[in-house]
Amino acid sequence: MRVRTLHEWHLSYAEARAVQSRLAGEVRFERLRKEPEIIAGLDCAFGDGGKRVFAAVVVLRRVAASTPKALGMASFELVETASAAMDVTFPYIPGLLSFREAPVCLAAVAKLESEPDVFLVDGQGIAHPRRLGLASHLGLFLDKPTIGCAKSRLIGTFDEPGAEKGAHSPLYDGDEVVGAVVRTRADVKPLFVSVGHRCRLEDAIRVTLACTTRYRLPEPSRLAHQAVSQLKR
DNA sequence: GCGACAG
DNA sequence: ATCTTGTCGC
Repeated sequence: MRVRTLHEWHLSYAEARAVQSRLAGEVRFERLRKEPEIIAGLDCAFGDGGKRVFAAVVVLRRVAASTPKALGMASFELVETASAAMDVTFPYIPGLLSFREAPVCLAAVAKLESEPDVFLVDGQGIAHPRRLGLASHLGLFLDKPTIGCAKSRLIGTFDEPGAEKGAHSPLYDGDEVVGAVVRTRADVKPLFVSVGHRCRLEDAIRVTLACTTRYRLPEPSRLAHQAVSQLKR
């Protein structure tokens, strides 16, 4: 898949923050054209004592449930998988995750032959101090719809959503709704979902839940996590 | 100065 | 994120 290059990655922390503020204005909030059929999950992992970064992208196709027990539940078939590895060149700094993980993620996505309708990213979308978390940043480079599905909170306040699967509550940064706290599995810690690029919060929440089966993470994300985990070994 | 802080 | 297997519980 084609990937754009909007700027250099080797920047000072101040320059990195300036780039985020500038690019945040490029994020587009638009209704998803059609229900996503080809969905990708992206995740990173570290190895060699934290000197190497790995990324894996798993592409799935949503298919109609067939078996009786699967009725009404999401079913997927594997389309393809791609991965990449690089030397770590940036430390982990809350708010600057993109400069540490985006390069490898883009390298992995560039190897895809398919063109996913949407990407589920392990990190925040606009639920970020400068409104440009990893999912949003990647969305701009990919020029594709992206959704941020983070396992924990970076910024924002919220009321605990109901304990049932599907329950969700808004994530606020002051008066602004920057995302949603979504219960993807009953009685389990919720996910922090936010718009990455080219979609709306309602789309992000719906797609995330539509891709979730019996686990906390949506299938594309869960499989990408498994794929990248075995890479570092 | 203190506390918070995606992966 | 990472160091790490089995184990308790639904």
